Amino acid sequence: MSQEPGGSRARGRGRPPAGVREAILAAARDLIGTGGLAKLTTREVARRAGVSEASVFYHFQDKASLLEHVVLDGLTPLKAPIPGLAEGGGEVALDALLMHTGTALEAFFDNIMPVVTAVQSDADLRHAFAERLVKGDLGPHRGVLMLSQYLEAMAAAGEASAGVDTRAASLMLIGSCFLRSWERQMAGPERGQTLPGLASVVATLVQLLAPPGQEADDRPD
Amino acid sequence: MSQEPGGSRARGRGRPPAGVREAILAAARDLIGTGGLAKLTTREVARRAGVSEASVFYHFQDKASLLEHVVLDGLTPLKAPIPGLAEGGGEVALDALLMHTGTALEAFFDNIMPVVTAVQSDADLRHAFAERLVKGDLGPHRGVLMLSQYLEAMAAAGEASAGVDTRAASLMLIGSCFLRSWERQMAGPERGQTLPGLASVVATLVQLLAPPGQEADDRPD
DNA sequence: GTCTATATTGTGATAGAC
DNA sequence: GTCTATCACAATATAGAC
Repeated sequence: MSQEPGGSRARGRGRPPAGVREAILAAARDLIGTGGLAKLTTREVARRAGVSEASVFYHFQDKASLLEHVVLDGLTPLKAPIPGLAEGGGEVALDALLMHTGTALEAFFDNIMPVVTAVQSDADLRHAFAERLVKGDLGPHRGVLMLSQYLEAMAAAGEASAGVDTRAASLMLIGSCFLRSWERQMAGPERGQTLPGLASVVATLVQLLAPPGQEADDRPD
Repeated sequence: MSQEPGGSRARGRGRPPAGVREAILAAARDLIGTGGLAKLTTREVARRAGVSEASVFYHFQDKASLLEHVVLDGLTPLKAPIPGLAEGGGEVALDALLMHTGTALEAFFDNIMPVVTAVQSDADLRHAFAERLVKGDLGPHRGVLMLSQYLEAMAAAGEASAGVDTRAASLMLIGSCFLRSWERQMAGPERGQTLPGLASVVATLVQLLAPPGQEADDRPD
């Protein structure tokens, strides 16, 4: 295979060729975050990265390729938002689990939201993105599945009510976080949130999921 | 006042000057829906509307103005998704209310999602859009407020549990619908949904909101 | 690998006839 | 009000020196 431009072999002297490629990617991601795809020109990317425009086209085949890398790089994180969530052990309390998950979800959404929304403004890009989403088995349904499996485990362990649709409950949490994150991205950081807080959502979900008779303050008999 | 371009006075013969302006708007909205902002060029808009490019600039000051009109036109609907939701009467069953609301919400989101996402790819446009969102007091918090007020009324009437945070519950329903609609827009109509269905969300919310002892099949005593 | 030109195309926008 | 023709410019992308 041919040597990659930003390969591991360091040059002998002078400032290493270093992260030119990464600087370009960072500049592009930055531009998307602030101005959206409309402001993403190869000129501006080059200027922000401190390189010439030709360098951009040296490191990436074309603008579409650059975009693709930005998008796919910005998509990777969030495999297991909860430490130990993949395992079956139910060591953490229900409300703590939900709060932790919700916080991680919102941070994750805040991270990818600029890229995710930017992708929508180009049909080709959206197709590639959606393709990657299903092939890599990413996408929100993944989170729904993970969280619901964990909730199922807790229900089996008696730490959560067994009669609740855990997939629906997971969707409700994830959807709430997504919408809250979307509102932040939409309104900008200066304007305050107008939606109910994450804590109230979590509390309500706990109410729904709590095992009967464990948390009820007015239990019968 | 000067005569409007697409005024009511019909021309003598041939196809009426008719909705040239509206044809342009429709073409623009259509383009945004399919290809995103990236594919929205004044050329393509003119071609699809069956007019010349100059006509576009006759009816709209510039491209930004055209976009603004498209966006703001595409924002208006959904005042009260539920017939009689603004009133206080609790005539409809809880699950029917939620299902009706959820369906209306998803239809609404499906409608505006293309425009909403397109807006994100241009910073200026996003600012104008956000401004309009807060000034007109639109935005998701509006839906949260309406729905939660209705739920409060039902709780007061004894048709729903009183100990539930109705704003949080509303956010959960709206967030779920929003995310489901987003997934549809993302994946395209050809790919099936991978998220839990609306019905399961509604059923779970009913479980949460149902007044104690009314729907429980294993009630104590 | 990075640069300074430059080629080439597409875009928003205007002028002026009808 | 709508058209044809055209402008000025910005964007992507390439050539060739270093």
